[in-house]
Amino acid sequence: MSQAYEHLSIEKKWQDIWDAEQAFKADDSDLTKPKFYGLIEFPYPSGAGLHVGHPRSNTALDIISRKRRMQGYNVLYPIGWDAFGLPTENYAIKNNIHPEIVTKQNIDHFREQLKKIGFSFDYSREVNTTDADYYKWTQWIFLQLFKKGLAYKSEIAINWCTSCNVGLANEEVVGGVCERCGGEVIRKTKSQWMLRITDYAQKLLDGLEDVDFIEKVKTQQRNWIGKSQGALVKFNVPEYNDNLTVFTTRPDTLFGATYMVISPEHPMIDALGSKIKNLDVVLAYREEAQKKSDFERTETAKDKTGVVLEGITAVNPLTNTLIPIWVSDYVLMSYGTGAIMAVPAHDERDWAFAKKFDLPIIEVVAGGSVQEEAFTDIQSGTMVNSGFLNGMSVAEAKKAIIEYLTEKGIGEAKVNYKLRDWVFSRQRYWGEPIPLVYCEKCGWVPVDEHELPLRLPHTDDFIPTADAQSPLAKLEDWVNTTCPKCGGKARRETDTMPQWAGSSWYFIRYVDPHNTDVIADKEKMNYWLPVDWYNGGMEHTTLHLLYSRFWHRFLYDIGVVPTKEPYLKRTSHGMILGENSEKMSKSRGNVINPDDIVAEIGADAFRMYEMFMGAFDQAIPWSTKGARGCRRFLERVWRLQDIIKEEPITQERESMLHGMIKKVSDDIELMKFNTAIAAMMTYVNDIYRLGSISKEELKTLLVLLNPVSPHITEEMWELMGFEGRLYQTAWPICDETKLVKDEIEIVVQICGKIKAKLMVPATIDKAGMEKLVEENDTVKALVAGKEIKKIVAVPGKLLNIVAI
RNA sequence: GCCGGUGUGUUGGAACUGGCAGACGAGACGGACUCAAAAUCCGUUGUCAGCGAUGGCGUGUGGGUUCGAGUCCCACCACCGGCACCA
Repeated sequence: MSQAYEHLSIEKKWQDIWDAEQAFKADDSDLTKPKFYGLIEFPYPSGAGLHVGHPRSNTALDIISRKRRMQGYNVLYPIGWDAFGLPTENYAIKNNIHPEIVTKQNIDHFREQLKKIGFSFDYSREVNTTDADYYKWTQWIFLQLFKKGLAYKSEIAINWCTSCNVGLANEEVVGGVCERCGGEVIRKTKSQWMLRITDYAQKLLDGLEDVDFIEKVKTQQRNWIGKSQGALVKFNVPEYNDNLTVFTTRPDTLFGATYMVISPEHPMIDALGSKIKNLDVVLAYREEAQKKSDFERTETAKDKTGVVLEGITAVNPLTNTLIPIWVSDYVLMSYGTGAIMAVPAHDERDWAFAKKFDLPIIEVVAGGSVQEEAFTDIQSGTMVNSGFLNGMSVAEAKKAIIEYLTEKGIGEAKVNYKLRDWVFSRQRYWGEPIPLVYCEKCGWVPVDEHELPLRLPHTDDFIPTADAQSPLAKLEDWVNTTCPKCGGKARRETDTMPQWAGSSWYFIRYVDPHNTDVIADKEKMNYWLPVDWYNGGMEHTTLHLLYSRFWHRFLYDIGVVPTKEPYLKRTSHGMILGENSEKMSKSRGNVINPDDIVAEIGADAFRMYEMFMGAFDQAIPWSTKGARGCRRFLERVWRLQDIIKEEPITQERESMLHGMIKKVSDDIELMKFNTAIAAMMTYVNDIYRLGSISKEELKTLLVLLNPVSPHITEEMWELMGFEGRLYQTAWPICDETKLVKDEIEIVVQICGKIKAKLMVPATIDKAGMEKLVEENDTVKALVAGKEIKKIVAVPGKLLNIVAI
């Protein structure tokens, strides 16, 4: 009898051995070997410790990485810490502990937890975004962006979280509230560092064509970038010494433009000043609109408001009629030109506005009934009331009108994106200092690159100032400096970078984490980049994933990295819900702590259950009972030691074994871990039914199971006296010829109903199948006395006889 | 409103290019072992009718295509995720 399966001692033993043997160190010594770079999103080391969600992604890529090593690849599977950020800072403020200390404690805790689960990370390449040796390069990248004009300071209305006291990027505002804390977000005008991600909109869109991302991710990024093709059209406003330019995707409807609308923040209002007869009303409306947060604006989306500019009109350039100009907050200053031409007949918003304020609706595309509702179909309509466009389709009219406008100099084709520039400043302490100084004479001047890293100065006062400035602003000694250009007096930028900075390029640093001269060695980058497989959460699709693609593409453009895209393949895991099918959270009291599970059933069973619980990309409720089922399975595997017997390997056994090899190998590649594990369970069930297993069969099973449950398999490998370490053993290859059987079972149906099952030779063809109707007694009995109308024969599968 | 996804036993979920629905796990029930319990092992477990062999029904709803539909097509319902006054 085998000893009991003691997971605690076994797991500790092998984790120590792997550490001592540096089993999972990526090899930089031979850069010609086939490589595999697997990546998971490096964790934010929060005080709460590891969550059961982390291991889902980690285990999945751990399985793939372990399998790749066994397949002979040089594997890089690294880990690091995304450690700057608000939660740590808030914790530090609350408990009066320096964030540096908190961060170190949390990282140590996380590392210990991860090691206990047995991930095959190359810990020698750990990176930490709060390390000066690391953020030196984060700052360096920022300076390159600055030098190329992609970083600029702007006085803009930003999203301001009233609870974190910090500015937010558009991507960080979710449903009108702060993505991180759920606090109310208002508009606030502040001078902020911005990154011109919009310059990269087209490149980011095009890049999606060349990568293997799950379709969901591509679609979400495309929607977020939001490309739309249209035209700019200039409208003459006699009272204004400038034209009023609009962006429209429907230049074909220009003849139907019966009024214009500008956003409340539009500069034309200030330029016209008292020429607007009801200026006081207009300014009051502007003030009212500015008070609203974005959230309130969208909430009142259906009920349109607005005021007309009295005494001001615009000229429709095609009809030469005078049309009124309105101000309304449904037109956003931040998109297009902040002004639109309103075509109520063919746009739902304009239609609603026209109905409310009783403005004329002129049909220019026939096909609907525009007095009842806006007709927006662009496929079927024909142009009417549109002069030279009459009779054309919408597509033809679009082309013709753009040509006409261009020729006359009153318009041009134009592409617009919904994507906005990235607000890059944070008024907080725990982030990378922005390496710029402000000099009265020279303006914004970058810190000399040799001065990097610009270290975050030590302070115990992390609270933002009363006027919502970073705590760094209080450190006068640090702030006051000299201008690197002219040597005169200068002040440092006191805002810090957002959390997304450090995580936008960490996968590059993993390639060469200890390099002190360059961001990473060229040859190493040529070898390891791009990341072959990146798994992470859907919630990062329009944040981290887009930002890091932007930075990477920029680094490619300036010749720093060798590839346009950072990630070849992107997959995504589903969330793990609480046992009550609700999102896990402290307040709901349904949080499962991985430590408890690992202690009770072991890391091997925990890993297995995380993969077995359901489809990898779907949200699944946790079930501790289900997890215990995986533990039971591992015990059954363990006890296979007791039924080892050397017997001749029958065809049935060979077929079982190779069927499992194929299923497990294929399913892991497709991330169908649940069915891969089920195949191993089925195999073990069959083995117990047969009553014995040979050493060779057990050997193969251990190899296949190793990526999922590495400790128990390595222990059994040693107990069985197999050669070397299991983690260094080659992955088995399915011998397809072993799957072929002499006889196979087919199904006999009468009118689609299953009536019998027959064993037939595996080589049977269609004619042979059809002959069964006359030659096989079972089939003959089924059709006796019936008239056969049709015979459908699928060789090796089924025979369906239509007979009455 | 738009885009994407999902809907299968008591339950988590399987089902390759249309071909045996419910693999594998959980739970439940029955049995063996035990003084007893736990653990383990064996068996049963979609539903209705029948002692039974067997037969009817069954993959959100309603239609359709097909010898054959969970899978394909049309219409609809419910839930989840993303975007949303983007001109």
